[in-house]
Amino acid sequence: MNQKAGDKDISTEERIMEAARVVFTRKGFAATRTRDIAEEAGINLALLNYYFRSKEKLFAQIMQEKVQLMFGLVFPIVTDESLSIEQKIEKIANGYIDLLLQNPDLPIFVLSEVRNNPERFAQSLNIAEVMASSSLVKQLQERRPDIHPYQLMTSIMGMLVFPFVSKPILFPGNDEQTDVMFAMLMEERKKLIPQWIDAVLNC
Amino acid sequence: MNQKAGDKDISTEERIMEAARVVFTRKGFAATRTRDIAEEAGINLALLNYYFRSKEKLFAQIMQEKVQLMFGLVFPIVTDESLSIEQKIEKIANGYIDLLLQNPDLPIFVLSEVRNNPERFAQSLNIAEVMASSSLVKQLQERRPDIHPYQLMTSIMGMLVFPFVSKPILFPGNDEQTDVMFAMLMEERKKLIPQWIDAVLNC
DNA sequence: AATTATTTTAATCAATTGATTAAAAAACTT
DNA sequence: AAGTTTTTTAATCAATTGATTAAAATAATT
Repeated sequence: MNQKAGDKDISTEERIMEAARVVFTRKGFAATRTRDIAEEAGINLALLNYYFRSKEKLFAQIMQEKVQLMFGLVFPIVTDESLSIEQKIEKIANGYIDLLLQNPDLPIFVLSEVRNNPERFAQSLNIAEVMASSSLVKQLQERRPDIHPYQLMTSIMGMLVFPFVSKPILFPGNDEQTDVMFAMLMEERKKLIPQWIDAVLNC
Repeated sequence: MNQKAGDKDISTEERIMEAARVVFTRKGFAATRTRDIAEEAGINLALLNYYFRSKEKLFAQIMQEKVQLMFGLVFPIVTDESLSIEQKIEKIANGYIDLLLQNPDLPIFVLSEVRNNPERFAQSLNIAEVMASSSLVKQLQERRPDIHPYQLMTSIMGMLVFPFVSKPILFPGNDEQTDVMFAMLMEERKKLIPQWIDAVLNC
């Protein structure tokens, strides 16, 4: 064993990672100072560079995790040939809302960091291609050839993501009550979005 | 007259403002250096502080403009008692998509800056209140009392905004062709969103 | 217990960055 | 034209920030 410092038996490296997750996702890369992370982790600043070499390298790891978290959910669902369109949408809505309730500032973080550094993620994320050959697109093509898959997908994703990215504006409170109210609306939304997309697909 | 420097007859102050608009909206407050703005404006760095006192003060002006741009459009429409729900939604969709086509990174900018500094905009933007007493909410209450106004509004706004915030990911190209394709999809979307919301309201 | 390797710390560096200052340049007033 | 005010510039400051270093503390190995 190799347990010297601090509380618990989590490694120093993992404490830094966890602190970096918190600070980076809350403030973004540019506004985050390595000293913020060190303080949040309760470690000496030099340790951060000892374990991760640089702010950029540490950020790259966190970013990879977050991108995976953000997009890892949809791919298996849209490519699952055993599910109907309706089933896919229901699974995406449920999975995404649960995910976002636990990681409210995940979308704003990922979207704004990608915008700030588009070339960095240009090749790694060609979602468009994966999407184009997915089972969902084939099913939609058969059922509603007049609807462009992009229009449907961005509508579903927009309906899912927007309440979370706009929460600081539309739900400015930080108290317990505000969060409970918000969570209830999101639970209702799990059912609402599949219903509404059904209405769209049958109109 | 007072025209000394540079090209055209726009004032130095306005050149700095315009440069600040460009750089702040593209990179966000934290990642923007005052030297970036000075260079973009083609002026000496000291001039920025001469005219605007500080980076924060300059940013506050730009931010106010952008918030106004982002939300100024919806209020007159949702409170207009002479319009039906359908007409309101059509106006919002048309107006917003045109606005966002001309200001693609407006939403990510506003949303991420508000998140980075929520307390700053807490009181100035209580959209929830204005919304609650709007004509749109009354009409919805009458027509579909089972639909919570928040659910409908976030869905519409999400469908409008998401293509733009996700453009760096879903439309990674920066070439002319990519932008034309994107613009065409957005033009189609102007009609699509009202149709789809109609389907929802009648389901 | 002595030695070696690993982890942690305090101190510091060099570069960046927002801001200021004093002087020069330009515009305006008389 | 002379004097005054406004605008612009070059140089510089002080604080911040990412990163390094050398030494200390701890853990592992023999």
